[in-house]
Amino acid sequence: MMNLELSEQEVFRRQSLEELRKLGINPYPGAKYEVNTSSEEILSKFDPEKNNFQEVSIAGRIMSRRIMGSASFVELQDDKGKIQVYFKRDNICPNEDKTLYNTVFKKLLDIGDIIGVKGNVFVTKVGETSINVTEFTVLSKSIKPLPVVKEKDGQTYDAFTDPEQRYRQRYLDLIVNPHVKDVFTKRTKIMNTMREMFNERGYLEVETPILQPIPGGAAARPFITHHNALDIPLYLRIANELYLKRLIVGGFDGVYEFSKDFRNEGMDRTHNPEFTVMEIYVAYKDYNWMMEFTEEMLERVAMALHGTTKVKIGNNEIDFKAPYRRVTMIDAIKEHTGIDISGMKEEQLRKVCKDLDIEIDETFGKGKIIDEIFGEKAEPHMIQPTFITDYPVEMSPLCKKHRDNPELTERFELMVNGKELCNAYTELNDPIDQLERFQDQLKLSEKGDDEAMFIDMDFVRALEYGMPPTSGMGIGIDRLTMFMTGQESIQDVLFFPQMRPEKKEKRDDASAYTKLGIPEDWVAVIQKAGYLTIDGLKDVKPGALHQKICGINKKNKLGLTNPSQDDVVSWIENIK
RNA sequence: GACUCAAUAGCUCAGCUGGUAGAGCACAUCCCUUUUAAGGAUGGGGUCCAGGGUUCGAGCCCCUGUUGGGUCACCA
Repeated sequence: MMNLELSEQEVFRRQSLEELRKLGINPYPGAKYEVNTSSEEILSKFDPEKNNFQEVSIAGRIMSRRIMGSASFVELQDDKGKIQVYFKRDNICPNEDKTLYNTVFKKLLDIGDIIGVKGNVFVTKVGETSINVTEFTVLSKSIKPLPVVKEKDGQTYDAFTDPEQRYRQRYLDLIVNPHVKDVFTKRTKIMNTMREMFNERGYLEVETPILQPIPGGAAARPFITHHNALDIPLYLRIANELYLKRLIVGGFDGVYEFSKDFRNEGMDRTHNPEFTVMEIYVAYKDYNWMMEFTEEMLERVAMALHGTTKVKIGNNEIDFKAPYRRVTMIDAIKEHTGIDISGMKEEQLRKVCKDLDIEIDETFGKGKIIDEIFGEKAEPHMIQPTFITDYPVEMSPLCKKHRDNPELTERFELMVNGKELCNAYTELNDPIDQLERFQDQLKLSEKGDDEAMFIDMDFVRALEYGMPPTSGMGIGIDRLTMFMTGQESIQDVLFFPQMRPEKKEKRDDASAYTKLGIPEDWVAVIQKAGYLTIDGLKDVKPGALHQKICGINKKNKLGLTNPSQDDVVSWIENIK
């Protein structure tokens, strides 16, 4: 029986599937298919003079078809791009039997199917490099129609643009929107370039726990889960800082990790609950060294990606060429507000906020207030890469105090296009200071700051054994990818951004219907009529239901024997 | 979380003051020894997001909800 849930096109495709099988063609063959080149290689290297590529074999997805009698053109898309493929009836079927062309190719194949073709490369009358097919193989039949995107000379018509569908069904997005693939290959290239640089210097790539008993290293709300065997709560990591520094204590001179971190906070176009961060720690260095290291790293990434240090983000052209401007936080605030906050007490700072019309909260400590002023007044102006240095001590509990001013810390953030990209410290390695800073965090927490850090006593203990002077840096990979590829939304640099689950409609099993005396064949019809549950059927007028389902039977040519009106009355009676 | 916009055919979208649901592509059938968004002709395809309300009558107006987008808040 016809499946009433399927669209007409899906039904046709399932029929084609059966037809293929009847002709002895397996629509999902198991054998490997040998490929000896790619669309990209053919298009870039084919030369009619040389007459090369005369025995090619490639595989890919059919993206469009133009069938004209005994000759047809197909666009085949492989991993690297698209190439036109020419099917000529008498080449495919040199003998009397024309089934392979007339039936298999013309009728049973569709846009979206994956096939392999063998043939020779030539240039058509219109000048397009194409493959003249002598043999083709069905590799996978597609039974759901793809969104059809047409393009001509780089212009796209009827693009597949609905963000919801693009993110939920990323595979479709990747198939029909080629530029999407590009963003993700660049993302990988960014990480590979960084890895290369770190490995060249002998730093070790490591892995640290994602499930942590104490979520440390950052101020953020964690996800919480539970371990059954230990019967303890575990947190998904919000940062890997404290574990990596333990490894420096343990004697590694340089360690780094590309890690997924998780924060149970809001979602928007720059925040996803899970995101990727790279953190690196190098012994015997300070934050001045780390600034140079960061400059070199970003310059190298930009060059690897674009062959230049200049990158366009929105309307701004950002130049990642080193060196970057360095401004202390106090100077940055002075620069953009005219107010010198150095040495101010909390009360004075609160007044500054009032004067500048910056909203702050009772629970805010001094550090957080300064951060608010900076974030509100200075940060948005930092378009070209700028190191903001020397943050107030209250907002950097893991960072060493500034060598010249104990109110400040040796910390920098790199701002790009008005956003924070990197965060780095001369790491705090004084265990007694570290414990005091944790205790200050606890006070903030008691004051109502729900992002204040937890105390990790084992980390303090590690420091007590002695950690070499160390500098550490963290960089958001998603954000970096956004900058480097010109994407404005984090969802465009994550393959599978977090989405609310699709709502599934509740529907009763067929058995629930048959219990009422409804023949099994009619269950699908009743559900098609909109009554997915028995409960929904309870108050239906039998006459209306009878008419509706007989109508569906007729319209879809199901060939079922219609029930009598009395039958329908009894079904509904039976519910009660 | 607040405000706001959107949801109509497989896809992209139209739909007038509220009066029988449309186009292009895709799909099907037929014709065609044929080339670039695209050969021609004909045809099928709809729970207008869901549920209520107003109305003689709702894709359209009102309310509630769902999902998504945008802006803002929150997010070192």
